[in-house]
Amino acid sequence: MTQTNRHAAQIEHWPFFQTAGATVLADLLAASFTQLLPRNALLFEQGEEPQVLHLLLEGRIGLQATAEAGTRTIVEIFGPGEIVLLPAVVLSLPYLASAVVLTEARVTMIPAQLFRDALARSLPLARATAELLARHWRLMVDQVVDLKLRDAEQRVARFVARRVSEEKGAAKVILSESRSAIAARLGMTPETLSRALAALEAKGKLRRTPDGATIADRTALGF
Amino acid sequence: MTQTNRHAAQIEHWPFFQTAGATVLADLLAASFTQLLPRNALLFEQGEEPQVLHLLLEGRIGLQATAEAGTRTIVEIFGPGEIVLLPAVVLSLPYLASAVVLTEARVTMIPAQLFRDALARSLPLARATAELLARHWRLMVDQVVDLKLRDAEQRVARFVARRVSEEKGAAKVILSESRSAIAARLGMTPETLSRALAALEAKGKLRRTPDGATIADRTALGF
DNA sequence: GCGTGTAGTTGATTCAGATCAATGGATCGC
DNA sequence: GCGATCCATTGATCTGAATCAACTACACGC
Repeated sequence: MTQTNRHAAQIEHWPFFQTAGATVLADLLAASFTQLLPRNALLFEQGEEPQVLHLLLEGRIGLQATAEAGTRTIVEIFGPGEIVLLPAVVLSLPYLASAVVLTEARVTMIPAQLFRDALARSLPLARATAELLARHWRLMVDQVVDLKLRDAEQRVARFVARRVSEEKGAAKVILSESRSAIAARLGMTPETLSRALAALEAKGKLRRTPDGATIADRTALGF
Repeated sequence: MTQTNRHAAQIEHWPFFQTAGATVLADLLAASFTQLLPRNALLFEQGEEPQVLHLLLEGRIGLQATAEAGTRTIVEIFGPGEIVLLPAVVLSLPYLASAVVLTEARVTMIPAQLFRDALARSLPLARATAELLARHWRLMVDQVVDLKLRDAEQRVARFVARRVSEEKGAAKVILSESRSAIAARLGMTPETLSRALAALEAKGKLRRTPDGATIADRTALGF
C-alpha cells in the first residue's frame, strides 16, 4: 500500500486520470498493487480472462500474438505512462495476445472487476476510457497503413523518429528492447531491421550506437 | 424526418443502442437525416474535421488511407449495422483516412456535436462507446496479426470465411465490392487476390462465381 | 449494332525481404 | 580467465508477391 501511494502521485498526472477524476483514481488505487517485473516476465497469456488492469510506470511491454502455425509477432510496444490492454478489461473477453516484459518494468495493477464497477458508475471514467480507446484505435490504423504502404526502411525510420520525442535528450534514441522485438513490431526479421538501420546510417540520417541511435535530422526520417 | 423514423426501428435494434438506451437514441435521431449514396461517393476526406457520425444501414464503405507518396490502401471495410469512424468524432480530431462508398449505401448521419454532447451527459452512451471502440481495436489487432503472420492465400481464405456468417444463404458469399477494394483491404494487389482465389478453387475449398464465391468447406478456409 | 472503356484474369519477369549460413561481440557462470 | 551462450550484424541465396504486359468479358453510350 505504501508502494501504491508512492506511485499514486505519478499516476494522477496521467491525462487519462485527469479526465477520469481524482476520486475515481483514489478508489481504484485503494485496492491496487505495484510490481517490478524482470525482462521476459509474462503479464498474461493469450486466451486468459483479464484479472487486473495494468498501468505501466516504467519499462516497456510487448503485446505478442501467436498464430495457429505457432509463429509469433509483436503487435504493439507499450511504454511508460501507458495503460496496457484496456479493451479486454472493458469487454471482459479473453486476451487475444500475450504481454511480455521487454525491459524491466514497474507495473501497477488494478483489479479488473473494480475497474469495471467504476466504469458503470462514473461518467468521467467512461469518457476517459472511450477517448483512450479511440486513440489506441488510431494507432493501430496507423500501423496497418505502415505495413501496407511503406517498405522496411521507411518503417524503421518512422519508428526511430517517433522515439525521439519521447526521449528527453532530443537527438539520442535508446532502443532498450531487443532488436528482434523491434523487428517483430515492425513486421520484419531482425536481419532486415539491421540492414535498414545500416542503410539509414549510410544515407547519413542517423548513427548507430550499441544501445540505440543518434538522429542527424529528425524530419529526414519522414515522421 | 419521415425518412429517419422509417429507419429508427432498424437502428434501435443495434447492440450499440441497446446498451446506450432508447432515450439517447431518440435524442440523437431527432436531428439526424438519412441519405442514399452511390458507389464511389465520398463520405468525408482525410484531414477533415468530423461533422457528423455515420450509421451504415445498407451497403459497404471503405476506409481509404493515403500515404505521403500518394499510394492508397483500404484499412477497413464496414458493412450494414456498423458505426463508421466513431474515434474521430469522440476525439474531435481530423479524420486520418477518407471514407469511400464501395457499394450503394444508405447512411444515417447524426451531427457530431450532438453526439459529443450526449456523450458528456449519458453514462450508458459512454459505456456503449467504450465497448464499441474496444471491439474495433481488437479488429485492427487481428488485421495486424493477419498482415504480419499470414500469406496472401490464407488472408483471402479468412476474409471469405468471415463473410459467410454474415450472409444468410450459408455457403454463398457475395463480394459486391470491387476486387481491387478487397485486395487493398487485404494488403495485396488485385492480381495476387485473383491468383489466391484461383489457388483456393484448385484446392477445392471454394468455387468462384462472377459476384463472389461458393464455399465448399468453411472450416477448411481456416477461420 | 458496334466501338470504347473498365474490371478482372492469366502469364512473364523482377525485386524486396525472408531464409539460410557464418562471424563477431557481449555477458554469464564457474 | 575462459569457454558457453545469446544476440546482432553481414553475406549468399531463395521465394512470395509486385510489377509489367496481354488478353477477355462485360457494361455503356451513341
